[in-house]
Amino acid sequence: MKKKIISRRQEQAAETKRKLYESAGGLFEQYDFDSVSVDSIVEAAGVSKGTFYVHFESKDALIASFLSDYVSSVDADYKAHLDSLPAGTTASEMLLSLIEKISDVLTGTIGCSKMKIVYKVQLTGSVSMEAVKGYNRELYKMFAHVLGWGMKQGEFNTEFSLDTLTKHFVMAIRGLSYEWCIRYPDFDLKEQALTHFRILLDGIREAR
Amino acid sequence: MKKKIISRRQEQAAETKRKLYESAGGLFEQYDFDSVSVDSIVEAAGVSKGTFYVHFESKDALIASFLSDYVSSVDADYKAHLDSLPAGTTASEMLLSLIEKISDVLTGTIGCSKMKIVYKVQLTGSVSMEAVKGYNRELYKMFAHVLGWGMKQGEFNTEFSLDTLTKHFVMAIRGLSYEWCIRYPDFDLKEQALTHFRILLDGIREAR
Amino acid sequence: MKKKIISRRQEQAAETKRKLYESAGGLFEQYDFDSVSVDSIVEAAGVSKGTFYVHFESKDALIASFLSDYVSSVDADYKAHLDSLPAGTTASEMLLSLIEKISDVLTGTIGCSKMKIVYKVQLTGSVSMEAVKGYNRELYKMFAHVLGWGMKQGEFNTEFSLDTLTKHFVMAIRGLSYEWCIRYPDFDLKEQALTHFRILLDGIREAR
Amino acid sequence: MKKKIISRRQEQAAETKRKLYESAGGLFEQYDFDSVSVDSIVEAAGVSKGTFYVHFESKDALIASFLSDYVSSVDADYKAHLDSLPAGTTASEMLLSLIEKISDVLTGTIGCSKMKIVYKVQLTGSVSMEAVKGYNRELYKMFAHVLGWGMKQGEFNTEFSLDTLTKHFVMAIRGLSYEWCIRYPDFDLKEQALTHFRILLDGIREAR
DNA sequence: CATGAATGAGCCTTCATTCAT
DNA sequence: TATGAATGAAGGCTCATTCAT
Repeated sequence: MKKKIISRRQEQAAETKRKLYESAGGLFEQYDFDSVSVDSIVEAAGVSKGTFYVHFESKDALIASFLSDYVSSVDADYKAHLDSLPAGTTASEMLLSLIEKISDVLTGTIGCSKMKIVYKVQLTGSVSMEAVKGYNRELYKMFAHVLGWGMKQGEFNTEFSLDTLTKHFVMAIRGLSYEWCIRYPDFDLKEQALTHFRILLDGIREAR
Repeated sequence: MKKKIISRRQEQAAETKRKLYESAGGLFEQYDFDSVSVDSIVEAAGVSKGTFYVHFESKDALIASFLSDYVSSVDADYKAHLDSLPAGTTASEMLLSLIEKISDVLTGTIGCSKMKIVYKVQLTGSVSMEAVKGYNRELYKMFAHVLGWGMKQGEFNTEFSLDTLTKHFVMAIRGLSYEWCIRYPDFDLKEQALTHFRILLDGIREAR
Repeated sequence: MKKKIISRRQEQAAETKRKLYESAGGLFEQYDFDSVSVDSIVEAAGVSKGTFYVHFESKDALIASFLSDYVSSVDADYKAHLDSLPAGTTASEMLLSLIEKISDVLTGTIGCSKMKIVYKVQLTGSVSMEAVKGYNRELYKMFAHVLGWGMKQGEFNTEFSLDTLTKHFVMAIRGLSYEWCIRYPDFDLKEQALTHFRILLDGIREAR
Repeated sequence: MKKKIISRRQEQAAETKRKLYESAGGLFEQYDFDSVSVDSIVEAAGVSKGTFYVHFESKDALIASFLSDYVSSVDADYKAHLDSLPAGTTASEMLLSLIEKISDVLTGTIGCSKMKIVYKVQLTGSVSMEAVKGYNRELYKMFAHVLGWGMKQGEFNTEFSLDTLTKHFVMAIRGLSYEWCIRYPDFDLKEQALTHFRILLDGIREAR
């Protein structure tokens, strides 16, 4: 019986933490990190200010947790897309399809403002962003996998190593989405990204 | 005689403004805009708070002025370098040399932190940054000039228009330097940039 | 038990708010609104600056609340006095007694400086002062009641309407207390007010 | 020759002082004293900030000088009006005519906002306002003169002394114009003032 | 006389964080 | 766990005044 009470309390606590987390997420969609105050978060969550500090060590800790989760879910989405492509798809086609998918997710689901947050936090460095920029991020693995497969197939032929290529391709995506952020809404991410990657792929494709 | 007196006072005033300007610059190198308070600027400059508002309408006005000036001087530097290249240099060589120069300037003169400022302000949008991202920026003209010349010479052959290529090449630089910013100091900008542009150039070069 | 704890905390909070409120009142007695800073209020109250903003939305909000409360309490006081007069009192006597009471309250309870605040805020208009000058203020109703009764009794006989008389009598009080404010302490409000109203009443009394 | 130069400088100095004075006056018409900064005054006058302190000891000194001058000119205007009334005018008629004149001047020439300034400064007490409220102000003398003459003529008959009556009549004007200030523009000063003084005069007029 | 750069105390407000309950 | 009152440093900015020129 005592256990039950405790576990019910734990449930409630988790629920409270979830509410805070989601309220924060909602606000982060609209405003940048500095502009979202702890006050506004707790008000949106309908809890008191003290409660916030019961569940999160600090505002920055919440932000870090928030962003890491985000990246994971997004990468899972990308991976599912890649896995769904039919057999017989060439490496180039896979990459372009992935680019298209990424563009769609960035444009449609995540949105420009959220991405701005990510880029800004990376620049500020106030919060660890390994989940986003770390080379062990799932996104790198996906690119490495497809590029490596394309090289083995003889579809790609280049003087550069697989590791080098992977890093540069992900960097190119980053460059494109950064450009999209600062030019929004006067920048068609998908169109520009496809063009950009066609240039890159032209550079590594085996001469016909 | 009266003129001399006036000009000496004006000199002093200009000196004060310069001190504020440079102190701000120094702080902006280390911290982001929001974190640099007017208080810290005036302390670093060794003047009173009121003096700040004698010389600058607001903190934002200082920032805008600061960044615009910066871009202009940097572009002039790039242009001088380009003009100094010997006759007989191919378009590819010119571009790679320009990339090298840009990398050197970013790494040596500007520094990572200052670049972070630029990228962040662009994301925040609180201050007009047309001087940096506007397509009429001198940097775009330089790239367009060299690329156009390469195309006329038959050195480059591609399905894409000059305008398209120019925009994508500058975008690639932005992507690279952004990457450098967030990976600093674990990222050799020059090496990575040269590699990246070799890939890009391979994509547009006339088949041998 | 939980209720008790909560109520003790709430009591403490109310106490703090009261302290702020009263400290502000004390300062407003001596200096004008603009001159009383939030800093001085919190210092007088012995709390921190942040605490002020826990209890009041802004400085202006405090002022408005302060003045409205004041008028209500004062009018209730006047009304109680009027109701306490013995039956058989003539309308003229009632009015003079009310004047006397008002003079006593202004002189003894409210004080010159607080009244200065009221007059000044009305002039500045930064805060709504309908509670003070609105014709639906209780004070007007009291005068209208007594004057109307006097007219019905045949004690007063005048070419002017009840509404006109009421407004002018209240205006006369305002004029007197304004004079008192600016001449303080060289102005005996009660004496002057009684004299003034005797003149006014002579003007509307039925010729004997 | 030297004298001439000096006198020309003095002229220039007087001119500068006048410019400051008038610029301040223009601003005081629109905004209240606290809101008019020395900066705005010197800008309007087209001189430097330092120059202000050459001609005025402080901002408050300017205000005091400004208001005193104003009162004098206004009182001269009233006196001229009184002197222009035809022989055979009764004391009551003279007073009502003076009231009418005063109302016209306040409404048309001075304006509500300027009067607000006067009332506020008196309440604040930061600047000596003897010129306005002092019993030796010309306005008191005018009223005393007419009332005294009316009493001598037997037109007025009252238990109160001339001095008492004078003070109360001026006080009534003050009350009326204060009311006008705070109710502006929903208050017809002239109409209300005439009504008010008819009541007062009814109170002291000899029973017919 | 005139200048205007420099001053610095003061203004109102925000906000992440702490802690007694 | 949850509360919310209390904190106080920090924020950007204003402004009357001084003083060297």
